[in-house]
Amino acid sequence: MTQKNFTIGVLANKAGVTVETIRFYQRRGLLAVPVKPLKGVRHYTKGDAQRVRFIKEGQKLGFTLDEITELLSLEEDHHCREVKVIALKKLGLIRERIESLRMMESALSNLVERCADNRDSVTCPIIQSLLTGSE
Amino acid sequence: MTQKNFTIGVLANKAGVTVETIRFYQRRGLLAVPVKPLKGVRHYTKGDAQRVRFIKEGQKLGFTLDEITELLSLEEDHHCREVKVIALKKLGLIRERIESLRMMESALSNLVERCADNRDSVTCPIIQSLLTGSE
DNA sequence: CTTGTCTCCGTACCTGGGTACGGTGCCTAT
DNA sequence: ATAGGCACCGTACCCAGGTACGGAGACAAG
Repeated sequence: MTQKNFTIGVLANKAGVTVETIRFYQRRGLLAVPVKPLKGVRHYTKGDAQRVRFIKEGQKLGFTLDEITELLSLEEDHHCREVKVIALKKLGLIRERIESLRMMESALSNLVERCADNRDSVTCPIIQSLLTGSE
Repeated sequence: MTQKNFTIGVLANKAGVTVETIRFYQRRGLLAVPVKPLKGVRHYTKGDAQRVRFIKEGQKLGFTLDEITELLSLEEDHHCREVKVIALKKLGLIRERIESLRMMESALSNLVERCADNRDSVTCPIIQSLLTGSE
């Protein structure tokens, strides 16, 4: 019952990506390349469209394409445990990134505030901080 | 008084980067290439070391190399106002990145929690979410 | 004087996630 | 039957911030 319904362009459109992106996913092994009839073009199914959506949703959650490949391999059957392991690892990374960005945010906003105070502007606090490495 | 004291290897060491990185900065125009004596090797000064530290500190604050180039050009004299403009723009970007990561964090940690509940593990909530695009 | 460790220099390669290009083949409508 | 618009395919290129490589010259120690 794998009815082959639409062309690559339509698939791309349905999934909100470009044809080039579809082809890129195929090269990456994220998406199967359907058999091409000797005369004519390849046809794609709803399953393919769902798979592309899966990829895009995964990206929204912060997964890389490599991780999504792994998740896709766990899609069938209920490998909930393995999926959770990947998700937790990613969650850790995301939290680290947030922490590191928050440090930047705090350091930089401090400096900017001191810039504002610095009406005489003899020396710029930001430049000073970069020169001396001190906050 | 521009005493030329050390070699590129020592400079790299002092700054905590590799020789290749120093050369990369030179190609990028972030760092001047000292004159090479006809016989012998180039020599670097404390000023160069400070400049590399400037670059590294800038990166810690989230600036790109292009932005650091700009900041370096404002280093002399007190262009505090211009520096502040760059810093504020960067601050905005950092805050956006934090916000986007926090959305990921919240979505993903929700899913992971639901994974934990899902003792029967008929269907994995994370996979379900990726398949349907719903939280 | 040789050996080993630098330096110098150009160039290629890496990661991630695509985007762009250019030639050809196929399908459809007029 | 011919023109336009897709599909197909390989390949190159983009961004950032480096890393790696390889041949040749310099220099210090033994």
